[in-house]
Amino acid sequence: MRNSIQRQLILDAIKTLHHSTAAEIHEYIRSRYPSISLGTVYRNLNSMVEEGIIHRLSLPDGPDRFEIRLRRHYHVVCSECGAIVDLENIPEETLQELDGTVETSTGFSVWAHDINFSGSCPRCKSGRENQ
Amino acid sequence: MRNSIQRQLILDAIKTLHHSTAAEIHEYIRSRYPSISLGTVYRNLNSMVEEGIIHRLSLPDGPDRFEIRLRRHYHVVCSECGAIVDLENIPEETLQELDGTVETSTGFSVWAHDINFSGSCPRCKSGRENQ
DNA sequence: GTTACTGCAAACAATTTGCACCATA
DNA sequence: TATGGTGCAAATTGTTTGCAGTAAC
Repeated sequence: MRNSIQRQLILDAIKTLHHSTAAEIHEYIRSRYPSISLGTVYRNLNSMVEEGIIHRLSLPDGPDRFEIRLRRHYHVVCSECGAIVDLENIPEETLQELDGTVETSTGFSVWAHDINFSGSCPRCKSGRENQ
Repeated sequence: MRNSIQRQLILDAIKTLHHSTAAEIHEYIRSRYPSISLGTVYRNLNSMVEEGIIHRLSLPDGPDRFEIRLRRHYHVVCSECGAIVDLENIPEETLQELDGTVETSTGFSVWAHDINFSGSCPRCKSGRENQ
């Protein structure tokens, strides 16, 4: 695994642009390094996901999004403006309750789960009130 | 909204083939009604989702899957064999705890959430033991 | 008889891949 | 200098759409 210029630029872009798509990352880097190709962006994203450096965010609509993998967290998406907010403070016991229920009721061993919330962000809600 | 033959066949197929993709539904119907087109399957699936009759299951990999909308439930996917199992018995209080945490910590109004578990199903686990 | 729905094919969007060349270790 | 990474373009996959014809109401 080599540390190419492209790989560094991609990692930088992910840190700067939160929850960004491959196309957004590509476009962002192209302003400073025009020769980078979209295929290279995808290849690097896939290997970084496999290495566990970044996290792939698959939301029901639209392309996958990528973010630096810090500690485990979840996301709320505003269904009006598309804003994505990180959730870091869901109680550990609630999460274990979820996995536990699944394991005892199905016999599965649960390795992971993914939770996505959707709703209206404060800004969109107050925007509606002022009309 | 008209009740075409195609629409009825698609609804039948969804009931028979659990968690099926548009392509699977199309293939299934084609054996009895060869002229049905994939475009028609997609159009009907989209309108049925909008009407709330069926539910779209967007899993991180592969095409969307569809199922009859009974009561609210979630899914576990076996990451070895791909089996999908329905989860109907997650405690209501755990689910409200989740939404509540998100609302108080972000100011969002949460309208919906989606939870997907992944792990190993009993069959795949016991298969490993016997080797 | 309207007009919503169909089949078909082309278009589109997101992502992957084959290949010749390049650059990192 | 060996070989993993790159750029490019073509291929794949999943889904949508324009249009002329068909069928449900």
